[in-house]
Amino acid sequence: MFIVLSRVGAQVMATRVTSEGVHVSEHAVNGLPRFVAEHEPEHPRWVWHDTAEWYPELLRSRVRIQRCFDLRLCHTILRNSALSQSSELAQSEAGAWDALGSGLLSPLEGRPTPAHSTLFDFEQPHVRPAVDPLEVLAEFERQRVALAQSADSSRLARLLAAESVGALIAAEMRFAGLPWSVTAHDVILTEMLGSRPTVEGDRPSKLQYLAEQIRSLLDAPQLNPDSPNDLLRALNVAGIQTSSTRAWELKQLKHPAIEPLLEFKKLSRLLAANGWNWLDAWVHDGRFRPDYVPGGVVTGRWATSGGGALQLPHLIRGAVIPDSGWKLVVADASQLEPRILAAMSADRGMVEAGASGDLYEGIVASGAVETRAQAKLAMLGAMYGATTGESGRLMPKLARAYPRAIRMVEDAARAGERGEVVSTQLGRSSPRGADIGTYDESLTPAQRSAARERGRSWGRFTRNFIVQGTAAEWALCWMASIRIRLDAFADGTWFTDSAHLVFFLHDEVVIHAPVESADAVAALVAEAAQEAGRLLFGALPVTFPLTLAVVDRYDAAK
DNA sequence: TCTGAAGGCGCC
DNA sequence: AAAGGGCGCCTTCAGA
Repeated sequence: MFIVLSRVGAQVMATRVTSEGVHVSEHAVNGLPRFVAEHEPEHPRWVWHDTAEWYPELLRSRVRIQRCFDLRLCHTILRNSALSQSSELAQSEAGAWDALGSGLLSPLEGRPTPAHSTLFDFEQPHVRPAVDPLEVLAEFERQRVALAQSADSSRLARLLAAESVGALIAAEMRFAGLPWSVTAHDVILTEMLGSRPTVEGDRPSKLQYLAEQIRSLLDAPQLNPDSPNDLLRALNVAGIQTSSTRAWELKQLKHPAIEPLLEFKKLSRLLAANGWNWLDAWVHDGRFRPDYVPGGVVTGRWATSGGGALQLPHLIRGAVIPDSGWKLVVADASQLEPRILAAMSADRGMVEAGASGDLYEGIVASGAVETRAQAKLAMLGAMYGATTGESGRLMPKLARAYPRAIRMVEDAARAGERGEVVSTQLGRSSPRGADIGTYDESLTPAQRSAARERGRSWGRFTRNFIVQGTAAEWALCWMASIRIRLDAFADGTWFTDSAHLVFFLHDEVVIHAPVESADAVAALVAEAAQEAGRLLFGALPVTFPLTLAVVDRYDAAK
């Protein structure tokens, strides 16, 4: 059973729809949280236009749901998927739901969505777009039909369910927040940079000292080391041959100024990206609440908006500290993408190589390459499309040992070069490439060469798309399975009062768990990883080992 | 004074 | 250590 929610102004409407699309009843809802709480025990699938617009209000009222159908996210998948290409939904002109998917417009009205606030604020009045009930029901019906008529509705249905539960998890993780110690963060910053300057814009003492040292060693008293132009000029004037100021290039050079310069760059980056200003803006009441954007990447990976949550430097992870009496359970899927490739291509040899626990050692044991480092390099090259260097040279060895796996990524690359669409295991398809490889006699040799390079570049994208996208699907299934298992564990208590997900990073999760439940949670996370494998790849005997740690600081894991 | 591109670098 | 894929966000800087 589905319950479709929509609203005009402040009035919420609820429509019951059967799985055959029959509208059973419709009525006005007064008091949304109470209504949802009353009907949740039936475990309907709640249908709404955008989880981020509906669910936070419910969570603030301590109402949680098990299942939803996020029309905005599912619309994007169904319109692009090769499996649902023939549907009316995919064939029709782009409309309001597409603008909504791109984040540009609110649905059905053509006005901009309210900007996300930069600070998490429970009191902030929420501006909501009106969502016409008929439009929401019509879109749900189009999606239902597109799914039913698709070339493989069971795979696609699984993807839509996973994408939707991901949206619930994103809202719940933001609500719960990542436990963050302002004190510990300040200690890290002060040790590395010196104490916080009292005047905004001044450099902390250690950074200031390094800047002076660099100016003196380069004999450039006015130099601003934060300015690439300025710095490049000063380096060249000092006789240092370099065409850029990138750290890895500077590392090749020999000059007394290089070492303090590299240190300056590291610390300057820390200050700018995760210094005291970041702490003021993003950590409140002992929690970091990033704004996750499910489906924010074309491959299906999540993005975040503000706070840079997916780029948390290892340097400051020591500030992630559980509440007193709680632990962090940190789990990271080992060698996820190579294992995904092995499974999706059903390459028995590569699956077998991963069975022992270290896929790269397994590749060495098979005799394909000589060292673990070579195995890793070769696999990265296969998934990213390396053509040069050691990685490129190792590829043929890999192709001989694992023909099915390598053929799969090569085929995806060739398809992309021809401008064709490729798809993940559950049916998320790549965007169509713009005029790939189309060049005629009128082009100059330089233009043809540029066109070929664009084609190859798009091929590297589609090559990686199938692996990265399927890994993202695995991660969604993993988290969904963790969430269900944690619920069983919570036994009816509010989810933040027992073990709950607080962070997600592509192939890694962090769970905030009471001390006494931490070990059981770790076990459940490992079971969920195997279930995710079954959800994607059925009976194929592929394993997804985890690196698991129960810790008192995030940086103590690994 | 604002805006967008470029250079650079953090994460997977 | 990068290369080869995907991102977000900082500062600087040129142009409107």
